[in-house]
Amino acid sequence: MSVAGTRLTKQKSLILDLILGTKCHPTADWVYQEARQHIPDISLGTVYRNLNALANQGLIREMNYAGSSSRYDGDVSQHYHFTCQSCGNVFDLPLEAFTMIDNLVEEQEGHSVEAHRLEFYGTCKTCKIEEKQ
Amino acid sequence: MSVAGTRLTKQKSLILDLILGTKCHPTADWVYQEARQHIPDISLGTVYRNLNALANQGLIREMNYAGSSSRYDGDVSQHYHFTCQSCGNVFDLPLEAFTMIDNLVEEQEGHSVEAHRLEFYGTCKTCKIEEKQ
DNA sequence: TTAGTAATGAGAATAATAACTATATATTCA
DNA sequence: TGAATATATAGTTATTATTCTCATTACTAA
Ligand SMILES: [Mn+2]
Ligand SMILES: [Mn+2]
Ligand SMILES: [Zn+2]
Ligand SMILES: [Zn+2]
Repeated sequence: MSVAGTRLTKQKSLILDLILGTKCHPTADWVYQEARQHIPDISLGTVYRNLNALANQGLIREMNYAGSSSRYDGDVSQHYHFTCQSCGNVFDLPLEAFTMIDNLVEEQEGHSVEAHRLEFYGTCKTCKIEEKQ
Repeated sequence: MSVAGTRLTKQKSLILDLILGTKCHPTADWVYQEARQHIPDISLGTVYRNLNALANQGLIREMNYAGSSSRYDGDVSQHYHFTCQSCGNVFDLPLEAFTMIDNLVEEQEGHSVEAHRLEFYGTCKTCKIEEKQ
């Protein structure tokens, strides 16, 4: 599985497997720490380079945030996320796409909407229970 | 207008006036360049310190983005934004708050939603016209 | 007027990510 | 097969927005 002009190296293949094998929406550094256990001298630059390449190929998805590290997601199907401000975990949300809000903006303002970014913040189910104790 | 333990310096007051006097959602550097024309030796650190202070006081709003500078908004009322990927301008959207989607996440997932972030990207009205020529 | 407090300007520090570079693999095809 | 060529790598340095540090200055209120 390789696009013309690109090679599927053991590093890239490992990085892809790590992303596909977790549901934790990991950061580049998480991927780096895991990858080192299989390829001890892999470099952080290689991790970033391949995460970008994989995202450009559409095999993974990058979620970036101001002030903190990007997270990567092996599930490239459309879905939204909830970030817990207490534990920091990112959870998938099984909501369908709100495409109607794009149309609303196009109709009301006349701009041409290509995408929207929607994410939720708060306290997750688990942290809510812990707070009560 | 000063909160106990804080002083309204000429720097802070100027920065607030600059933010309130524009609709362009400026960056810290834009504020810095404008401010220097009134207080030539104002420092960029002072601009950042005051922008943060004003945002904490709720007098302005900070909008941050991964990979590019934060923008500041003197309009602290609830409203969404559209960013043009062609000219880079940020436009206000007169949409009412989508509070129902917070409830949807709470009901479906059991997390406690404190806020959501929703922004739109695409090509603005003006850039669309220029593209056609 | 003076002691105490808060803010400033200048510059250094930070942190995530990208760019650079010499070396090492992979792929192509003679 | 084995050069010749193309791509990726490890290790390192650079970038960029923002924050931090600290000596100095400006308020504030007794
Ligand atoms: Mn996900
Ligand atoms: Mn606005
Ligand atoms: Zn949590
Ligand atoms: Zn535009």
